[in-house]
Amino acid sequence: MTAFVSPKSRITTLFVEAARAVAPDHDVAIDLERPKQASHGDFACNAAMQLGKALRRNPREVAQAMVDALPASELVEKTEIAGPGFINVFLKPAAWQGIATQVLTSGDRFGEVALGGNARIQVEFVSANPTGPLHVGHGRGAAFGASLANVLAMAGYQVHREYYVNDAGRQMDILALSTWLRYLALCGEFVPFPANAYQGAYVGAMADGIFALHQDRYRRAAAEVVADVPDAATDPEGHLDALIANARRLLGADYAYVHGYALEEQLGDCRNDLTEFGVTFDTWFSEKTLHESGLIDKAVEQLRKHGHVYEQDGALWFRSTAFGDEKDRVVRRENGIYTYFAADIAYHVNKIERGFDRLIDVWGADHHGYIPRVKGALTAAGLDADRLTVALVQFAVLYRNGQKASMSTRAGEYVTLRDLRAEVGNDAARFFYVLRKSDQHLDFDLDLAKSQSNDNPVYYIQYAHARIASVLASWGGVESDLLDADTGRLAHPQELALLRRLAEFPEAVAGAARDLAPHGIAYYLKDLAADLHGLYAACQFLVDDEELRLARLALIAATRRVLQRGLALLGVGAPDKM
RNA sequence: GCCCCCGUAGCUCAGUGGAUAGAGCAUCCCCCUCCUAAGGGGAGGGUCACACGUUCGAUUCGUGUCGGGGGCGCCA
Repeated sequence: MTAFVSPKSRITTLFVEAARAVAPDHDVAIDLERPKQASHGDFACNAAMQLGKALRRNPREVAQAMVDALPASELVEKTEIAGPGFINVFLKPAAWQGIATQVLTSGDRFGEVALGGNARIQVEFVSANPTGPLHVGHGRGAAFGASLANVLAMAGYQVHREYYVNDAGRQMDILALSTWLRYLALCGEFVPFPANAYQGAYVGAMADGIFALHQDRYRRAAAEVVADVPDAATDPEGHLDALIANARRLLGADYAYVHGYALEEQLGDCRNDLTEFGVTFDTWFSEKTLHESGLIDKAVEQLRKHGHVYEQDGALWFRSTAFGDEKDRVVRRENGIYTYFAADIAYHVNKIERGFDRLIDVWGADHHGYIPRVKGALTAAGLDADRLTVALVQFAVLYRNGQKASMSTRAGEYVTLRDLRAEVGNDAARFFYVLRKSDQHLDFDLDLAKSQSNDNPVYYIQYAHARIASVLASWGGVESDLLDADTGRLAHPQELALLRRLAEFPEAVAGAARDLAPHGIAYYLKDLAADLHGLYAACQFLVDDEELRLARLALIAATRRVLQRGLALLGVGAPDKM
């Protein structure tokens, strides 16, 4: 099995040699583009115009020199010099015809590119607090991160998918408290439920669960729970913190049970939700372990050793302003508790110490202000902050009947990822989430995602796949019968267009990986499906001429492969029937 | 106030230092005796917000202006 070398990269090699011959002392990047107009050939090279400036010669002269220096190739039909100095290359049909069988023989490797050089790359995504069901905002991060990780793997990286579990913070304590208060009510101990505690029905469900397992083992007197607690109306946050403190004191060692129960339930729910969504992780990394193993102490000590930490107002500060941040940040509060940021520093130091060559953090766009301080902390710790790339994902807004679907996080009244999946299906959800550039706000049209019409790009692409499956089923043969097909018979313009498109798949993968932009795959697949539908309308596949029939079947079988592989990158199914 | 994203066809959005800027929807016209019409072909529709720079060349890069969206905690 030989690696696939696209016509584009083979032609590029020719131009690199030509440029070297014409201008040995100048380095010019040869970047062939596919012209918009068919009359400009298969590829256009603009190197002569760039070299023209460097050599102080007329670009068209340089272009002629390059054409003269171009090594002979059996792929090239002819070249011509056009416009201000473009070199247009016209390929023989044979250059494209071979693609069909190359796709079939390269099996499950077509699309692989060596961009990553087998480097170890970690993609951390979702990482939502396990304090309740995932909502549609998390869904976008999940779909984006999972697709990106798949793309990077195909582009030659060793990919490690990780979820950072915030199991150590105040939010988890609030969840544990919320659960316990609901549980106490079941025991007959009524404590007013704070408005800023977790309101969702899932909290009550967890209380039911604990009560069913342990009856009133964790019951404490309501009067003790609210003892010495500040007024909820005037000091809601203090009220909550005091309730948590009382819960810890009254429950003693049992507090860990309630806390752990809530954590396991919510994390389990989150994991199930994501698994059903086709999103899986290699590691679920616990924040708590950073505290317990002393990694935070160690990381802060590392910063202190380098002189980037100081004390003020009883708190410990990281001098992030020395690294481009707009203000210094607290790492340990007056009360001696590390901030979330301190854990984040330790976490990122740990990631690099685990030996990853590159780190990708997928964050909600609201966290963009954190980039300078996290990168600054890495630099301050003597590490290479350039290994870290933060991919920001903007918010998704749902639209139903042309109206914005409301999302109030406060009252626990938000649309969950599970609701969305149930409403539009996993395939449409995965696809729509990555259809926009990640750094762009996403308007998620629920009606469109649900519609089974040609307005809906998911169905358009899946339909292309189903059509091919249907034709191949009518034919009745097996794919291996097609490996010897004489693809030289593929000369129809629609056939050549589809062949060219197939050859572009590796480039689409490389581009999506380089730009951390899996939406490029979605757009590629739309184009590929359009080419297939165009061919379907123009040509009959199951023709009497056996040679032509096999050639065409080889072409669409190859197309089916690429559709499958592309859809798999996005976590979208490729049904045989629709 | 500071920071981030965006401004491309009526709408939703791709694209990108190159030649005549694309797709889907919407509008109008056409195509099923045939492997799935969930499809295909065609027409109209644009000062790529504006200005000034950089460049052989700018929708793309830079600066500014205007307009839209979002974010700013000893929360996580």
